[in-house]
Amino acid sequence: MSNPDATKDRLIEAAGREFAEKGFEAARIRTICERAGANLAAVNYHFGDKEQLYRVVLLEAYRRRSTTVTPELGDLPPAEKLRGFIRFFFEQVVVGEDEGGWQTPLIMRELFHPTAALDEVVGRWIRPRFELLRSIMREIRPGADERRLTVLCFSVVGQCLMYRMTRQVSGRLIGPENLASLDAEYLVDHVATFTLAALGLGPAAGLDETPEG
Amino acid sequence: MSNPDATKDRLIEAAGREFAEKGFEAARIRTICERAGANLAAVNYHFGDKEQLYRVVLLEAYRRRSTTVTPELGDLPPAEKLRGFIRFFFEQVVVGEDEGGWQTPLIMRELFHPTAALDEVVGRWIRPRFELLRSIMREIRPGADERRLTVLCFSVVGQCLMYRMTRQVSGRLIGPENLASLDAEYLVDHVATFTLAALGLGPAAGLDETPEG
DNA sequence: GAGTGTTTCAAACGTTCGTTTCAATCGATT
DNA sequence: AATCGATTGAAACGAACGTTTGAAACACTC
Repeated sequence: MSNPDATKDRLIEAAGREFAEKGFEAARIRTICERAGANLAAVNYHFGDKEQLYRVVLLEAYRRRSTTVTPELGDLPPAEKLRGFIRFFFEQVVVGEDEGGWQTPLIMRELFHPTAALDEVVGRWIRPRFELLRSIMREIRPGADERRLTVLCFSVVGQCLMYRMTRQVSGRLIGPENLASLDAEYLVDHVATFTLAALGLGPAAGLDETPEG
Repeated sequence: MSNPDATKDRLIEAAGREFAEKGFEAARIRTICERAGANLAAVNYHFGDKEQLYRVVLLEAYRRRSTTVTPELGDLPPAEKLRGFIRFFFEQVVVGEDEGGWQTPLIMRELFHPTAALDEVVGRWIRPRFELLRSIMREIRPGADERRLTVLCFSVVGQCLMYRMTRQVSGRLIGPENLASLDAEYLVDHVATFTLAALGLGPAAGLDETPEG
């Protein structure tokens, strides 16, 4: 039945690379089938048309990059929950490595130039995580209205996504070696410190005092 | 000679909108000529082909948006400089409605799906502004090393770019009407408050206390 | 107002794309 | 070995695209 080397799977793999590289419009079905070692008609036979193939590939990208929908945060104090979420978000979205290397680029492309498939992506993958963050934020700021909660969450997510979306620009801006020196541990700690300080739950950011000093 | 309503100018205007909306591949010359009120052959007559038209449009976008490289910050206190930069950044990059409204979206598109032109873009468009932010941040945190300064700046820029990069996702996430309610004034104030609080230069963010209360 | 270079126009060209077709082939079941 | 649904293959289809064409319309000079 589901041979791992089946044409369908090879098509998804090849399509993922092609869509991630060129986007939906510029991607060529002929290229995809060639790379998958399949016939030109294979896409239409297995998926119907180009758009449905894209939808399957996009959801597959999210499936592979999102094994856990929500992190285990238990009943930690709110500040630690927030720190845990930031670590989770970085691991899953920002620095997580994908098999084949096309899932994250594809997802990022979709977020910035959405297609019709975006609604399902938002509903299945983004909203649950955003609601988790919002609930943590509500715990920290019980008095804030919904609008304030939203922008507080956006400030957290924006800081994190920065390192995904502007990677090419950042490399040219500060030099590739300096960008590479910003490892996940350092970034998670910075974003968490920055955010907790902004919320009045920790010391000011950027003072670089060693805790042991 | 150079009638401001000349076909060539109207083509650049229409092409800017089309390229900004759909990108190079998905943009249609027929749509561009239609919007410009020009004949289908006009693009080839005035620019040669689609790619040369794109180059001209992209350079025109930079030319128009490069009038003000840096905001007037004078010798305000550092916290006010930072607030001024955030306002400037929002006006120029995030909500900046340039004539026709296509220059910034087109540039953003180029930034996240870079071509060979990215190096020049970084040098002329991004680096001067980033260095300004870094100098402000250095004034606030004289003791911080370069790496810390970088991520502090990234936290500011990330919060701002959030509202440009993920606009479509945000609309689906919180509803278009809620997204529309986040006007520039509100966002500038939020990001500035959040950032200054993170740096220990202001009250904690999200408390929503009226300053007069 | 004839002459000349520039710009616009409707129509079509050649290509490429996604998609379809239908016969050939495979694989399991009897 | 025969059967039959599932899959693959070579070829072609229709549509849409960027581009070209050649004549008409225009603007300007003398």
